[in-house]
Amino acid sequence: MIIVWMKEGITMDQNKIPQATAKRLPLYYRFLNNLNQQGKKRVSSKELSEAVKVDSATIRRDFSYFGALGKKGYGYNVEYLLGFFRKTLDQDETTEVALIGVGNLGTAFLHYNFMKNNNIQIQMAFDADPEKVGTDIGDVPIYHIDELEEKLNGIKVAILTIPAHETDQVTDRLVEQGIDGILNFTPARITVPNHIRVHHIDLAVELQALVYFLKHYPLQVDQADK
Amino acid sequence: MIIVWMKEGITMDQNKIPQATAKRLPLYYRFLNNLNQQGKKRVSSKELSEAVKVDSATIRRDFSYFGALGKKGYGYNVEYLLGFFRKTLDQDETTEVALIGVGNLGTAFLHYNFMKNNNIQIQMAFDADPEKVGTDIGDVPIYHIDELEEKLNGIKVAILTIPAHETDQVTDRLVEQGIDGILNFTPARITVPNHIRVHHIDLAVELQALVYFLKHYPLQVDQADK
DNA sequence: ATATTATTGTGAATTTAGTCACGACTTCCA
DNA sequence: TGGAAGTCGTGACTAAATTCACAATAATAT
Repeated sequence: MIIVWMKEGITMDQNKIPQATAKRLPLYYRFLNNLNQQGKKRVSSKELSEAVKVDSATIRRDFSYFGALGKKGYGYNVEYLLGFFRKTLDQDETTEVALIGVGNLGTAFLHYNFMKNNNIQIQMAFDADPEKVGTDIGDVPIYHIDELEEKLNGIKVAILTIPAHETDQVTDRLVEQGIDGILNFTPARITVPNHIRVHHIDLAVELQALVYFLKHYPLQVDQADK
Repeated sequence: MIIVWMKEGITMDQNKIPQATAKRLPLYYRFLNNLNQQGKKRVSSKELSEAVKVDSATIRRDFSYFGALGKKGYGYNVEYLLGFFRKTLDQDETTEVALIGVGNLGTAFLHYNFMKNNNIQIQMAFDADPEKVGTDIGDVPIYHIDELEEKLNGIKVAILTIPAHETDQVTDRLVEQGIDGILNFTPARITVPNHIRVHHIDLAVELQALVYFLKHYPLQVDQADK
């Protein structure tokens, strides 16, 4: 029996990049794209800070993990930075994704055209509703959930937008098919083998947390608010 | 001119509770509810850990900010803990919320019955589509967006599920009406006065981040996976 | 009764993230 | 050409969050 231990990132090239930084990269990328499309040639960490609402020192620090990308006294060249991030974020190879559960939330995803600015493509969707099966939404074909094994065809990433009570059963089938990552919008916390990455986005929790913060963590009030 | 400076939480009762802990409270609350409904009388931090996928030491630390809620060698009494969190999370007073933008994502929220387990209620929704205006979804009335000022009636929390290009305009109107908190599902980063709390949930960024992590941060593979 | 096992609560250590503040270098203007 | 203004990159610091690890205690079994 072979025991392999890889603590996160220890073996990888990009391993010095903090997770908090990695999570902000897609955001930077999107805004750089906007700037580029607006024809902007240069941008400072201060400007970018105002746009993405991240402290400018944090932005400079984040960028610095990738080397010296800017010029002192000048800022960053938008096109260069964009090109750099395109490579870093692997924007050149497309990642194929399957969506499970074509309810309202799932449909929202299907209408969201990820390919516009990036390399992620929802390739197929699954649902149990015979009304939906066989149709396309946003050019994505909808198959019956029973065909999951047959159609999935090596897709490594899934978005789960199904009712909570179906979560475990569907998850097990995805695991069986060799899934690598799951974006879980279900209120259930799923159990998967260690090598599979799951990100939970829990809409009810987000809303409750916002309300809790509003009541218990007053924000600063300063001059700018009069 | 009066200048008031309140750094987050410094003035409040609950102020020792770390933000990371506060964000987990709604999650704990939901699972305790589940356990209680299943008739479970006691639970250990280890069991809870497996259910919510949070390290058991973190759970014990989180609970400890509220005092000694458990018993050594025994664990926590589910009913007691639940009652305690009900008070802490203000589950007794209802928070009214408005939803702006009844597209697929907005509709998903309207069907989600927050009242089932907690104290948050979507009171009204707004949209520009005349087909939708005047109807109800999940018992929530939909008004025309032009009636925002007229109908909002002191609601302090809004969920933004509108297209990106309308974001700034709608945000300004909400600010004008005295909103306190916004849950923003728009890819735009909105600008508001300091005293207003905004939480961003950016679906495209979440998906891109997952893909980035999959490629660059391999997870541990251990015995349990064979 | 007593031993064994389970489990908390927390001090201390560690890890991760964020911010300050400034030297170095660039650009731009007069 | 020289000086002022702008901006990066980063060492040092601070803050926040997590994890370790164990004494204290409760429950349970014999």
